[in-house]
Amino acid sequence: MGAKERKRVPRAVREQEMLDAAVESFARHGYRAASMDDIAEAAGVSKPLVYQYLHSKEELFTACVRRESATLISAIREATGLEAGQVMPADRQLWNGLCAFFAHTAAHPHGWAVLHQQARTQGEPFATQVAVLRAEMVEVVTRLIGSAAQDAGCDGALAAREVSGLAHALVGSAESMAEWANSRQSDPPSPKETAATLMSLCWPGLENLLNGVRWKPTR
Amino acid sequence: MGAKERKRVPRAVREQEMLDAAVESFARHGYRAASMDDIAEAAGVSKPLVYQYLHSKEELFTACVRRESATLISAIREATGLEAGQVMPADRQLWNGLCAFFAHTAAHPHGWAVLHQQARTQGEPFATQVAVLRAEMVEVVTRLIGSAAQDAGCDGALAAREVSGLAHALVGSAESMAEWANSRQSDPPSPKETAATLMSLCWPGLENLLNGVRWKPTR
Amino acid sequence: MGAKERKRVPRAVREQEMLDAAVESFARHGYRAASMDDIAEAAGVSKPLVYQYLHSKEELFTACVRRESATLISAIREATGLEAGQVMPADRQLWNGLCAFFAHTAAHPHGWAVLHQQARTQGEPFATQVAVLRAEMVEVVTRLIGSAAQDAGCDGALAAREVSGLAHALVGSAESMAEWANSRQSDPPSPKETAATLMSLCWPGLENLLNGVRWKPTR
Amino acid sequence: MGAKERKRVPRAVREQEMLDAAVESFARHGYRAASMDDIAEAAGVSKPLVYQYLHSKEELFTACVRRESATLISAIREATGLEAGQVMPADRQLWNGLCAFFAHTAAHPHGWAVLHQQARTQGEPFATQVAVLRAEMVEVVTRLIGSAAQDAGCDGALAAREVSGLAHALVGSAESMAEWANSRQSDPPSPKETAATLMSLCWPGLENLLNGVRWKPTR
DNA sequence: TATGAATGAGTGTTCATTCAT
DNA sequence: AATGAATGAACACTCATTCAT
Repeated sequence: MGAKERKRVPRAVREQEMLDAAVESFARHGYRAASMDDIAEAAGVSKPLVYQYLHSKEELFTACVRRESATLISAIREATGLEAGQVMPADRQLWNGLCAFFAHTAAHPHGWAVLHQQARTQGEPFATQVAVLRAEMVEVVTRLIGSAAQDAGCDGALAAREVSGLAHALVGSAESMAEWANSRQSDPPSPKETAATLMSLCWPGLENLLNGVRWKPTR
Repeated sequence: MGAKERKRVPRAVREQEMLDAAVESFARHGYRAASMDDIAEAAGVSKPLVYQYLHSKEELFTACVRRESATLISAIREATGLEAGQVMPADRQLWNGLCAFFAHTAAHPHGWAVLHQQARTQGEPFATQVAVLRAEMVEVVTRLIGSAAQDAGCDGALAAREVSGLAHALVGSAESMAEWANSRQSDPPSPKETAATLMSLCWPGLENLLNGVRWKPTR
Repeated sequence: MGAKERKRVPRAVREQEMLDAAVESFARHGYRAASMDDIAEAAGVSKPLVYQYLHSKEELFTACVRRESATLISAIREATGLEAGQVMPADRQLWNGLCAFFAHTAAHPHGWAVLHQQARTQGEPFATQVAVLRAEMVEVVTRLIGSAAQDAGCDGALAAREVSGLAHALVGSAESMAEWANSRQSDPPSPKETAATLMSLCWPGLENLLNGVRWKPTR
Repeated sequence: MGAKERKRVPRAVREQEMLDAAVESFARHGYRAASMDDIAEAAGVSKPLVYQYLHSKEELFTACVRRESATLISAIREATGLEAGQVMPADRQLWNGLCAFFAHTAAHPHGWAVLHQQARTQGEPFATQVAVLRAEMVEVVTRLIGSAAQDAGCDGALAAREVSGLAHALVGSAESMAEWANSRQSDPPSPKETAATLMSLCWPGLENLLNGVRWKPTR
């Protein structure tokens, strides 16, 4: 009687439902403020069941981070052709990566909020997890800079530390734009527009640097 | 015996000591995880005294954010010459602002962490406070782009929305580099190095855009 | 080992046990001085369970007041025949009501103390709740005076405000006697004795008033 | 400079000011909820000064109760001629006492609230203090009934316990009417009206009882 | 006479987590 | 597979009270 009781559902499915509810709750209220009660209720199950499957709040959050990280990074990898070993000019590669990134963060705002706003700021052990994601994104960019350097025939013009700094700058600007784009309720820019603006801003400087041209304070 | 008992100290001084302790605690553990007990102990006073002066956890955090925001933004304003109404070429202005920014965030890492990692992610009413700070930084950049456009004799080449996007990208990349610089325990880049890398990355693209030159996906 | 651990018990039962403990604690120590810790311990459960079921100290107290009010007023209503619509001479009705009242307050001294000593004096919102109870008792008395007036064929001899005053005087004297009776540890008067004394004191004056006879200061 | 600082004031005066503030605060918020901070502020002095003069919250409250009790009971004593040893018919004496009582409680509502609503309900040691006041009022009434009995030439018609019950009923009805009168914001009855209503209600029954006439349940 | 500075002890409330079914 | 019943530990906040001046 009543449509209240959900049917018995296989574990794998229930787990995903729980993760969906948790991601939304963590995004909305933050890691600490989100309560297991709320998450369980949002998932339409009882709290003990959440514990049976995900064991603890920490593990639950970890699972969220892992899932969201994986889908994001694989979207980027696929777009940049790293998965398939395709060959592409570096700017094309960066452009594709950025488009994929902005498209994904726009499509999954809660997941992105969990990664960017929550996990990074909750101290260990979560910061490390996101650091891994970030490292992968930075690595993509780093590799990209490397192959661009080869194309330009000017390997070694940049110190490793400077490359690291550049990669963080690029990733940071992308993150910032993603948040900006998501927060514009009305008239939000399309992923491609956003990517184009960022390419226009950064690609010339990047090419310059690869050719040894750098900005200097005038006198 | 022992240095346990602090002398009676005027209120204004004690308040600053409390804010120091609170900023560090919030930076280390996050807003929710930092406990008033810990903060009071770190400040060397009893909890009721903290409440007598700062009234609540929320107001305490707000006071931290306000203080750290104020010192940061005034450092930037001073460096960019906005306070004194000086005239400077746009790139020089940007360069000075970035140097001040990286110097300040390096000198006050906890304060920066509170602003960038904590306040932004704790929802209302704190997000709004940091949004104000960010808006001021974005405004500085926006104004700067405007004056650069005038210098280049090409006003109006950029839509307002694109300028907004660019400003967010620039601010985001700076924030990201500040965090990266702070997190490099060994061999940390100097504020000037960091600023130089970022200028090299972004200035060429900015100049291009002001001249109507933008990156386009090849074919 | 030991009878410490109580069995798992259905919610409805536990709630009543909690209310029992709370009523006693509130009666003994007063609303403010009674602590949730004590109440939980007296109920043989942990504090969180009390909160799970009753939500807050205020709601817990409210629930106590509601329960005690309900049992008292229904005892009176039943005795005066208001429930069943019986017809009775007014003095008989008053007599029955008083007997029920004194019997109930003697049987539930803690409940009575919560209503009479605590709820009334703790300001809003509790005062209102007891005001409702009192209003019901006053209304019973008022109706009773009205029907007595009809019996005496002298409707309208008393102003509404004076009836209100009389009702409060009657209710107040009953309340006072209930407390007096409860506080006599040794040789306590039976409910019927108490009721008889009060009837002897008040009924003649009431009859006089209905016939327009009132006391006047001599000369 | 500024009219902020109150002049140095003799101790006796300051103490009365403190008691005034305390009585009002206790009446408004209740014993527990009234805070020493509020009371000190309302009295226009610092908290340590309150402690210097009144020693503790408990002693402060005790002093309030004592002062309010004393003024009330002496008003009654004076009115009933007990102080001066005057001779008066019993009904006249009761009438005078009631008038004095209702006049006093109407003139000092906060003091009456402290006695009737707060002190009685805060458990020991305050309940005892008010019990003393009540005992004095009951004693006045008891003596009055005794002298009325002599007048009527029918000593010993009433058992001591019944007299005690009657006295509590009378006192209770007076208390209840005082509260009722004080709580009627608009169109409040004058003390004399209130007293007249109560006399009309109770005196006939009292006379009857002294003559051995009592109410009996019919059949 | 009078006070700003400071605290120990306690209160109501919440939450992640487990047990028995 | 799933849950109602139950708790230990912590947290924000308040208050009566004292000390140093």
